[in-house]
Amino acid sequence: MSDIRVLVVDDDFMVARIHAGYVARMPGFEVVATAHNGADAITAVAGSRPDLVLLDIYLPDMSGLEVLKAISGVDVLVISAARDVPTVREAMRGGAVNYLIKPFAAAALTERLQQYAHTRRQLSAIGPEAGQDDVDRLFGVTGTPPALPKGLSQATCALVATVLREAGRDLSAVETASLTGLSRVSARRYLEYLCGARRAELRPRYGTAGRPEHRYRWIG
Amino acid sequence: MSDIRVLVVDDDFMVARIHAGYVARMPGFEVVATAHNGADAITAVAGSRPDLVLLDIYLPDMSGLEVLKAISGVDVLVISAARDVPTVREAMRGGAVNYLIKPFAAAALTERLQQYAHTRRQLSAIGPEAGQDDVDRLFGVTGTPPALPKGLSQATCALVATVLREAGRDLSAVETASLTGLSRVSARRYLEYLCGARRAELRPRYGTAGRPEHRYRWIG
DNA sequence: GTCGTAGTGGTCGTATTGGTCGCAACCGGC
DNA sequence: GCCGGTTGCGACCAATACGACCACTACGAC
Repeated sequence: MSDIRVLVVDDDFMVARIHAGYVARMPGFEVVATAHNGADAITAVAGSRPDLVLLDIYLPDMSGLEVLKAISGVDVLVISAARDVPTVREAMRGGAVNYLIKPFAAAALTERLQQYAHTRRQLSAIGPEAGQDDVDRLFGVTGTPPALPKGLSQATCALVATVLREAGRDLSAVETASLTGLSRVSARRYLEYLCGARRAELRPRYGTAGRPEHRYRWIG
Repeated sequence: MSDIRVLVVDDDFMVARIHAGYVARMPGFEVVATAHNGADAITAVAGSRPDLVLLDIYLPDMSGLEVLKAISGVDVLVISAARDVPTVREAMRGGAVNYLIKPFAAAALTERLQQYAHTRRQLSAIGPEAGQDDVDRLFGVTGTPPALPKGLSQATCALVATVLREAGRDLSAVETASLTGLSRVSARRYLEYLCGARRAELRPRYGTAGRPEHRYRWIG
């Protein structure tokens, strides 16, 4: 896959240079332009066709929020010292993929860029038609009990949950497999899901030579 | 707090009515208008000043995505049979708070509306200035665990960190091993990682016969 | 000052499990 | 009746902790 093309926008020449340096050092990313005001940013978006824009809010000629509304077809990561709630909210509404408050650690930017790259890979892996579960993943469903991922069935899930609850103790993947009649792989998948849904917890057991054993316990 | 004002947009009169019915039955929500094409939707946004728009993509006069770009100052929840990836992506970029694929269960809409109400309460509870952690919550940071080096597991890392924090004093590698139940080698690896991540500090202790002892202290 | 000793830091090989990929069987829709 | 999608499984690959060994550093005895 080709590199992710990035446009860096910051009124401070030095800051823009630093941000560009961070991005350039990230494998898989490439800085295609920098801009120091809103008008140049909009021109650069049209000219360089970046995939992602690192956008400052405080610009000499216009607000970064206006730039955000003016451009389309690109993703935007806001990087700004502006931390008032209305600005953050407007950035969200404008479709910013993330928002980083200055000053920030280099690792924070790195992390968000990696997250962006990951989301991008997810997008390209979906296929022609998205399902509701794909969409939910993209929009980051939080708090809501995640719908069963593809490949998991309601009945089997209930079976695994029942066995784990009735056991009254923690079970390993192989034990669960034996008790339910499923294969180890399937049992593990469902146990993993129950963990993600906060209906079970995972605690590794050490002491044996070899890789630690994952033991699952029901926590309804 | 006053109700959340909702504008329902769908070209199909009956569908709009059904959606409006769902919303009206939700406590804390209020339908202030309905629209059946893009132009009416834009007018209604200006006239009724809703907080949230339930927006269809397929409209007779223009695409819902165009409507999304044309309106501002309101949140948008896309409800559409359109499930191709570019459309979903463009909706994300346009700042849609969520995306529901038709047909959907009534519970799915209810869930998303509740999630929206929850996010809204979070927003108003933040105060005048947002911190990075507030922003992360809003953007649904799933907390990408800062990629541990190969050979280290998330669960074990959490275990070691917890033991070290709860100890309230500095611990040696052997003490940590005994308290966590893992071997000295593994304990030391995780302690070393925590030091590198600035979550613990290392101070050698002398006075004992034998090689000086490395003592680790939690510095969250 | 030198050497012995003690006790831990660090590395390497190994064991045993976790996790992934592709396939087969089944099911519902056109 | 065919076909795309879903669900579970077998087999492989990789991960992760342990045991054993060597190395290193301070203290104490002479």
